[in-house]
Amino acid sequence: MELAAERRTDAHDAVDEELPDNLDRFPHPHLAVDVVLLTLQAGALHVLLLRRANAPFAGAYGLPGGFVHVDESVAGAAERVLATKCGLQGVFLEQLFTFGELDRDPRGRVVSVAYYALVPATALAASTSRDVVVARVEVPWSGTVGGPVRTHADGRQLRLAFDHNRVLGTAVQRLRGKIDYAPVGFELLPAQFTLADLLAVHEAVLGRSQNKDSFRRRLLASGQLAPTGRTRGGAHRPAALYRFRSPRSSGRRPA
Amino acid sequence: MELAAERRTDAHDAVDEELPDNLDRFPHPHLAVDVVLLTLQAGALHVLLLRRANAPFAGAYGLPGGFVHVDESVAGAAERVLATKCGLQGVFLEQLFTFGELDRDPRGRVVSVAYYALVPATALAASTSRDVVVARVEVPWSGTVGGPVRTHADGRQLRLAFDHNRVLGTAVQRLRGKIDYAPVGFELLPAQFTLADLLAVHEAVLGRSQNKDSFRRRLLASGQLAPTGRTRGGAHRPAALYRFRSPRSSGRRPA
DNA sequence: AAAATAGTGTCTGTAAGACAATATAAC
DNA sequence: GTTATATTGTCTTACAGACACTATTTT
Repeated sequence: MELAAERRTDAHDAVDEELPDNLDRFPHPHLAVDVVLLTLQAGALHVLLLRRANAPFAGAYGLPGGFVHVDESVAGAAERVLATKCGLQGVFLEQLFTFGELDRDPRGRVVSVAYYALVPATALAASTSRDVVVARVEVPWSGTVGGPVRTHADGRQLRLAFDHNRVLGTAVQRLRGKIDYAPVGFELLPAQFTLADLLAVHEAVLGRSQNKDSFRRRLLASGQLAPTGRTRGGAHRPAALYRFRSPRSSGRRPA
Repeated sequence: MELAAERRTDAHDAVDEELPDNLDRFPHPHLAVDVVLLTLQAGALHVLLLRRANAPFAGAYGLPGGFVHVDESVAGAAERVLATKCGLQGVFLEQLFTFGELDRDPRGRVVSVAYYALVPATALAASTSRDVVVARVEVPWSGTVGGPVRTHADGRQLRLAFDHNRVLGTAVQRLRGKIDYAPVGFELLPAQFTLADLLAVHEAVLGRSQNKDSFRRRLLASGQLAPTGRTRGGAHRPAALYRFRSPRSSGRRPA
């Protein structure tokens, strides 16, 4: 056993100069992508999960994922998974972390490059099937400490396949760390939104209430918001609707 | 060509339930790790590079790297590369980014999980060989904009193998974004250091001069520094030596 | 004493938190 | 008018930048 491992290892190391076809037969880790698709529903962070039809973890819920083909980039594989399994294109999608522990997949050696996607809740309305669940994410830690999270759907807590709970926890951690200085909150909202909407997003992501006044001042001063001139009437005084001003179109644009 | 790709792809996707040994023979991406080992020399950021003996890019310099074996974790592979090729253990080592473009390795399909390591310059004194160069990193962009960097050794600019320039640029970008809120500056210094030392680290990493007064106040107020009681005499008034106070040993510890 | 660096004290501008006051809609 | 939310204005506090001043060493 030890000897076999040593010999295989040495052979693989010897390919520094070349990777001929026959060396592809040497066992090397399989490579997969997993996508943490986050959205906001009822003021709470939610994640898209798929019910697994096959072993391992058949019947359990897991993140949408798939193997990386030899003729596609890793980012391309993530986009393909998002399109194929979630029916989504052109949404915010960013690399999260690569999970490479030995025992993370009972089928064998599978390293997974995790991505996280952010979409407005409206984008998910169509893609609701029986095996698709959008589960509420409950984060039992504060700040960017990190750690496991809990997922709830239909009133009960879900146990996720593989190390997907850890992947999801890492995604929440990343999002929390990023929302304060990067324009990612907009990705969870429709094109037009009020400041109260955006504040609710930040509060849901960060897990604690935010100061309303300084939030308004900060966002308005940041130049990231462009007023649309329109308002949205709720029960009382209507709030002004804004849209995200992309960095490239910083100037005024035709109405 | 198209048909063959289609068939292989489908076969690989069908392994959702199992990964039997014979399916390992289906071509799947090779997985490697690359380590960006950063240090500080003469007040400038430096990176450890290895002269490549073999093709491709024979004679050029590249980051230390290696393939991930099936019997080790990805992080373990990074540690092995760091130990084997740099003779270093127990240093700061963190995952950086996974580079998965199709054409990044002329030998074939190789996805690389990049790590970055931070070591004090003293740790590299021993491991100086002919094929090892510690090149100065020149960063032509400000802030955390990102982009290509330049590497200089022996007065001339180096051209790096593969996409290693991009990997290095990403490491610098990550370090710049992290040094302001995470205790990583210490990793580039010996155990005991003065506030001027630490300021020099921040200035070298960030590429611009920092305010001395507020830096002192901020660091002293952060609780991350523990005075050693000792001083280090330079040409004139000696400065107090501090050590990094790790979060877990927040209390006083026996002298 | 002069020079050079370490460290302290103080003033100022900026931005966030707190909170009061005003504006605009539905009812 | 009353109510509820949106928006603006003001006061206070915290902290970074700037700079003057003091402290401690070598020469």
